[in-house]
Amino acid sequence: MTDTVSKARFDEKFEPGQADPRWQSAWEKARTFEADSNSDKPKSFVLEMFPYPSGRIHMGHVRNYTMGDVLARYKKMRGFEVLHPMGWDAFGMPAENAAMEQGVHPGGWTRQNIEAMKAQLKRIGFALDWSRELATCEPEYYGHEQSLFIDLYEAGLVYRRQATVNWDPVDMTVLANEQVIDGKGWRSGAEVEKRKLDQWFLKITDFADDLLDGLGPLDGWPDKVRLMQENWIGKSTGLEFSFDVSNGGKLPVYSTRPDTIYGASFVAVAADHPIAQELAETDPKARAFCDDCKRGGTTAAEIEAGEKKGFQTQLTARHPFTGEALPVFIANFVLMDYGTGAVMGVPGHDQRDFEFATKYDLPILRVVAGDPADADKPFGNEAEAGDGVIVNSDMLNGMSVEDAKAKVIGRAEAEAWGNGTTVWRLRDWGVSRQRYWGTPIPFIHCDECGVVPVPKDQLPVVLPEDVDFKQPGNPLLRHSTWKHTSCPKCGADAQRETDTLDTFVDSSWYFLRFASQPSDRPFDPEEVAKWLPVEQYIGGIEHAILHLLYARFWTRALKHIGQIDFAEPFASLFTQGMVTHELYSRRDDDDGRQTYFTPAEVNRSGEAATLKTDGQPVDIGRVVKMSKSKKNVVDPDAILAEFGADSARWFMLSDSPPERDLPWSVAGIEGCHRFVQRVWRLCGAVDVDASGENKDLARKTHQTIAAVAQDIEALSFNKAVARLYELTAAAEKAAPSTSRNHAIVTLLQLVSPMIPHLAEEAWDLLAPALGHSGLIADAPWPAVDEALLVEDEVTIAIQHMGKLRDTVTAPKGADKETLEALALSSEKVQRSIDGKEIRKVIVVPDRLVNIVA
RNA sequence: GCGGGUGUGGCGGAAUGGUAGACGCCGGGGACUUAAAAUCCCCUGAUCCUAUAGAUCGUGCGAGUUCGAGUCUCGCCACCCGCACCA
Repeated sequence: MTDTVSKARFDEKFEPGQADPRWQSAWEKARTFEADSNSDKPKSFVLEMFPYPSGRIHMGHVRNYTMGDVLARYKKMRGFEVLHPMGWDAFGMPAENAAMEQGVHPGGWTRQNIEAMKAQLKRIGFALDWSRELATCEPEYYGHEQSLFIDLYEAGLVYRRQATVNWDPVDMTVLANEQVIDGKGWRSGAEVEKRKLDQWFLKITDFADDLLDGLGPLDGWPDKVRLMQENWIGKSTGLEFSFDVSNGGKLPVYSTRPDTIYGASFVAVAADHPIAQELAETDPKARAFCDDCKRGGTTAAEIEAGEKKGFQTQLTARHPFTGEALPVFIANFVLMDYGTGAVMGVPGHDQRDFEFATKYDLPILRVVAGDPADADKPFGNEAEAGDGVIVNSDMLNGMSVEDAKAKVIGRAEAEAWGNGTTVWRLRDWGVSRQRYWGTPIPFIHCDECGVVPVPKDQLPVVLPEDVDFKQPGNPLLRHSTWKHTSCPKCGADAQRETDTLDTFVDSSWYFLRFASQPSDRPFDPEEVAKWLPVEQYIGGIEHAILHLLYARFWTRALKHIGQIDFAEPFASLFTQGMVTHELYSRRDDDDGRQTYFTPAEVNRSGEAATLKTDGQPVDIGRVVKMSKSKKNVVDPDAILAEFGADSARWFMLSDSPPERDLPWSVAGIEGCHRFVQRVWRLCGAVDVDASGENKDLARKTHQTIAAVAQDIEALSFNKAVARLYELTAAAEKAAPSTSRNHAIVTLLQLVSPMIPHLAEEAWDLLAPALGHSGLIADAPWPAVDEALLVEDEVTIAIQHMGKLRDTVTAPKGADKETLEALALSSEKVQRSIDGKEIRKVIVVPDRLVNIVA
């Protein structure tokens, strides 16, 4: 190093407190990360799921955005024009909760949070294009959403119908599922009722087939997510037919297992099925049962996990084949929303039916067996839902499940008492929310004209600012003037819709708005065509179904009405794991309750942990997802202040594979900080006077360039990190040479997407000595010398009966005979063979020799 | 309950069916120092052992396929995520 000033700087510690803001403002000033729509480079749209502005960035965000950031910076180095934007999923319940609890306005609270979180994100040095920032709670965003909603309405994809909500009779308000705890309202503690309201729906079921078919080609998505969506859409083919009921009526049922029709021993209908409702009017007991079913939450999990209960009516249904009279029940586990709201109960081959039949002592018949000889085999403790051969079923005996299904459907159709039909588990998307802090649904209710869309030139329908949350219920509903308006059609007095849209609507098109933000329309189709689809989308696995399915639907719906020309918004998807931390707690002696402590309140050393305030031990619990309620959270700001952005970023990428959980630890971040300083010191070892080459180090350097590129493209950051540690160690150990200088500056380029502040600082200091200029963020990815990737020698494992006995080195590409001879000449191997007859020798070139003896 | 996933040293993890434990953390030993911090070097799966050598066991549990299984197949167990008004 000829420049002694720079050399001296590397002898001092790297100071993130000074370097981080310096380079952050350098990037901002140079507009380094602003995407240029007019660029002729190939484009790359890297997107992480935008955050809800809860107030503070948490470690999960840091992890999510660091991954996207590394990819975005890497893509830029590889010559792509990168779009990497950020916005705010800014509508939602927490703002209303804050309003109720702290008396602040949801808007003020949200906007303040956005400012605070934006500042936090900037301190981490993310390569974001802030010029495209958006917040869904601003009329400049949701006004366009209203316009799109009206477009979908006019295309016939929006409709209204009655649907059930959780109603809190004390707070007089609709509750979200998470606000219902053990069937009671979270604030009032009152028993929650199911109540029907007129609500808005989107016809996602129109696209069920297309959403399903679209999954196949989405090979950039994890198989598990595609499978989850497939199961969620839940296409099934089965038989719909009607039972003749003893009261002279018909009862349509749907079954996915018509092959088991001979095993039917009862029929069950949902509590809100017309038959049940009719009965409830005359029979007080039936009514009591139906009312009982209305209590408790509306979630599928509660209904299906709960006890199977039924009420036996006096009705019977005639079996279409045997003519037997089957009892008709009202049952709490039958869903009105699926199929016809009525099922034939086959206890032997459906677990829910099995539990129900056991409870009500109904016959459990075997109609499927593993083997025809097992036709009379008794059942164990559960139903047998698997494959097998049909038994005890007259004309179906001996058939496979598949064939029997076809035969029953064929016969039903031929005899005209039933039809083979396709049924979907997917239901239409209910988007009505009886809340203030959301996008107002842009419709007007007129006594004369009915439901009328707000004319587009009157959009946006803006939320009123003057609302209070002192009373329960929807502030829009009781606002003195807001909802009163006139009908756009006839001019008569009319009322605004007071429901707002589900926030999943906001997140179903924000990626389009990032491409361009015209004020007169939701997006510019040309810009959207240029940037979309998103090359890489990154977010939590918890969004595997709802958000991702809704966004896929919305994109299809916009294509359907001709506004865009593609159906899939996200070419590749990556679902990252959570950030976890161990729990610190004490059990309270008096009431046995657990009191939790934050990691900041605890001194952690070795196996023990003590509370800072009293020095007494606390219990160390399991490692679980960071959550406010368990207090096992670490504040990113505190970490940035102590270690700087680069150490935090490096930690997020190290060790744990990105799709798995990442356990936070102080020791871990300290280790990362040491590495950052190590790279800094190593940069001081650049010596422009050095001469001579080091082939091993040069090979290692080029192998690392290739491997790290591969790892980043696969988002295997932990593997890239391991490679970079190896190159660092190799460069440290090597004597000065031109190869070493090259190794160090290459290392700097390779780590620059991960620890960009240090990389810029060192790059800048090395500039006079090495002759480069500009920002490292603008520098290209180093070139690989392919010739240097190949090793001359390889280590061959020698096994006897599959067990390792020795290793030898051999020239790469040695032939089988050479390797076999080499293996047999090994003393250790001979000792192991011990004179036994060699029956076979397996040789895997450049790998191993296995002697079977 | 249904659907999806995960399981490898003290810890996080690596490993196209081919040398299990790369890399990092923790821990132990040493160097440097008046001392400490920082830094550097060495060791670090378990058991046995005649101990620089060698042997056996070992990837949640139980079977199986294979010359060879962390990896493939079947059956279990534990934990995590989602279940339509949390985002």
